[in-house]
Order: sequence, then C-alpha cells, then structure tokens
Amino acid sequence: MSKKEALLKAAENKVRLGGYSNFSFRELANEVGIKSASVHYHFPTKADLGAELAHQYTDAFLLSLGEPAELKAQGKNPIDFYTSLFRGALVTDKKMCLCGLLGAETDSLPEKVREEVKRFFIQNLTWLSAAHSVNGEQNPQKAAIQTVSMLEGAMMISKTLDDHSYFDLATRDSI
Amino acid sequence: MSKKEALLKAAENKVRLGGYSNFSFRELANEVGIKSASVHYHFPTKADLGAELAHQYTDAFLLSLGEPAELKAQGKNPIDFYTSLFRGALVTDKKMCLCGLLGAETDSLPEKVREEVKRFFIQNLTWLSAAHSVNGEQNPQKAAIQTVSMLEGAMMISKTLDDHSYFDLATRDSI
DNA sequence: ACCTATCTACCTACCGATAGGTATTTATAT
DNA sequence: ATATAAATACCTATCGGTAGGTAGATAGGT
Repeated sequence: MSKKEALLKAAENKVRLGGYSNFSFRELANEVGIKSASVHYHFPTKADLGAELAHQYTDAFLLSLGEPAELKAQGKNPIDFYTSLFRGALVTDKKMCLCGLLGAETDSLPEKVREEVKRFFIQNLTWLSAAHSVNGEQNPQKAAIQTVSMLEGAMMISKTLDDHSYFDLATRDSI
Repeated sequence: MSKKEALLKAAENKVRLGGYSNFSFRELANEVGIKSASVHYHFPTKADLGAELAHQYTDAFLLSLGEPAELKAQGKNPIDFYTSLFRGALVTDKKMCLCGLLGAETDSLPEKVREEVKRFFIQNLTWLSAAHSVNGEQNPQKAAIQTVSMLEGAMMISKTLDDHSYFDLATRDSI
C-alpha cells in the first residue's frame, strides 16, 4: 500500500469515528511513518484530502453494490443486499458511514468536501430508486429516501447506544 | 437572558452546524461579550458545557412533546406531532438535531457528553414506544426505532442536499 | 537534468485551561 | 444598623499544546 493510500485509509478511520475535525495531518503522518509536511505533497490542503476521501469512498461503495437488476437476476433482493452492506460497516468496522457523519456536519465542511458528500447521497438515491423499481415498488423515489434515511439513522443510534440490535430491530422484515 | 444561558444558546447553534469541535470557549465568549477565561467560571471544562447542553436540549425537547396519551385525547396523532417537531428544527432552524449530530461522533466525545446523548435517545425511544402503543401499533418498540431512525436520517440527508423536500417525501403518509 | 517523495525547520493562529486579581452583591454575626 | 465574610461574575495575563500550511534542502530514480 502506497503512503498516499495509507494516509487515506488512516483518515477514513478517524473521520468515521469523529468527523472531519477528528484527523490532523500530524496524526496521519505519524501513523504511516512520514512527517506532517510530507502529507502536503500528496494532498495540498486538508480539504483536498477530505474531498478525495469522500470521492473514493463513494466509488468503492457503489462498486461493491453492483447493479440492482443483476442482483435481482441472481435471486437476491437488492434492498436486502444494500442493508447488509450497511450492517457490515456498523457491526464489522464498528464505525459510522463516512458520508453519514460528514453529511451531519455539512454546514461546517469545506465546499469541495461538501460536494463530494452530496454526490454520495445522490448516487445512493439513484441506485435505491432503481432497486425499488426492480422490486416493483409503486413509488421508488419515496422508498429510496426512506431506505437510506432509516439505515443512516439506525446506524447512528446503534452507535450511540453501543448496541447493534437496534439496527437489527429497525431493519427486520418480520413484525 | 443570563450569560450562562447565552453561552449555551451560542454553543447549541455551533454544535448543530458542525458538531462538538465546532465551538470554542473563545468564540462563545466573543458572542456573548465576555472573555474566554470567564466561560470556565460557568463551565469548568468544555465537556461540562457539552454535557449540560445535551441534557437541557433533551429536557426541552421532551417537555415540548408532552404526553402521547394526552395528544391522542386532543385528537392529534402523536407520531405526526413528533415528526412535525423534527421538521420544524430542520426547516425553521435550518440545523441538525443536536443529539443526532453528537450521536454520529459518539466515539470521539468525552464520556459525560456521550452519556447525555445516550439519554436523549433512550428517552425518545421510550416516548415513541408509548406513542405507537396508543396508536394501536402491534410492535411499538420496533416502530419507535424505525420512526426516530428515519427522521434523524432524513434530516441529515435533507441538510446535506440542502433541500427539505427530501424530508417531506420520506415522511409523507400518502404514496 | 529533472521528477518524486521525503526531510528539517519554521510560521501564525488557535485551542482549553490555569493563576491570580477586582468589583459587586449577598448573607451573617455582632 | 453596621462590620465582616463569602459568594458571584467577571477580568488580565499566560501556559503548553496542537492546528494547517510554507520554504527550502536532500536523496534516489529516470
């Protein structure tokens, strides 16, 4: 893993635990074994690092989702699959969704970071609308915003209460 | 308004825009017209201020909710009333829920602040369970976590996309 | 020779916190 | 009623630490 990749990985961990202000060039540099001044070689400013982090996070997430129609063809419910990715982030990583956290602090974010966070949700809503469509949902746009809202909210509350059974209860299909 | 109340009000605005690290004793002091050292007279540490802020926020929110059974007796759907309070915070204040934002950064919060944020959600879940019960819901606990999750998530996404019609679509009763 | 990736050294700005001082008001004892 | 003690609500000055960012040097690869 290159130093640049290591810096992004370290930043992701920090941001997902405490937001944009929860990482510093000094900390990142220490973790990957370089000096803080050298971080500026890879990312001119902190905002550049934050924006690239959110951009790559979005792309990686969308890539791991695949296509709703393809999932359906494989006999999987795409909404259940989407939910399982969120659950993995919460249960395995024990961390918030990067863009869920950044979205909450959107008003205090540098412009270019904010735009990348917007992009994450626009892309997710597009994907979820398609997913609900292939599921035969009558109002896929409404179902899409409801799905991502509940998952982000349930994730945040489960983190806060330190108990992922809240997430499981919220997302359980049965009564 | 006393200086202490003014400090809490100023802190609430800052936190609801950018989280716990988005306010400093210096900024708060400037806004209310005292010196930063004097803020320590009212709140020994920043964590003390944050904890008291979250505590008062919780109490004020619960107070404005009233009792589910009483709302029902007045012919109001308590869940709709709950939703309307969230919508007011988003549309009128143009800010996130204080504890929604703090909850997302729970891992990087001082212990006493984290406990107050927990308290907010525990109390909200209790209230919502009662509200869904009086509505005749068959699984009030599950409905409670779903309600607060979706409202917090929809709030965050509407803030991020700077368009409260996402919140309205997610919470609309009709299809 | 140039480019890449790092370094040392430094800057300014801000952070939370502390020490110690000063009026003003309030409560208590004589 | 008056003197004293204490609490209230601020102040100035300063501390050590950390923040993001910059300038300029350096070593190795092409």
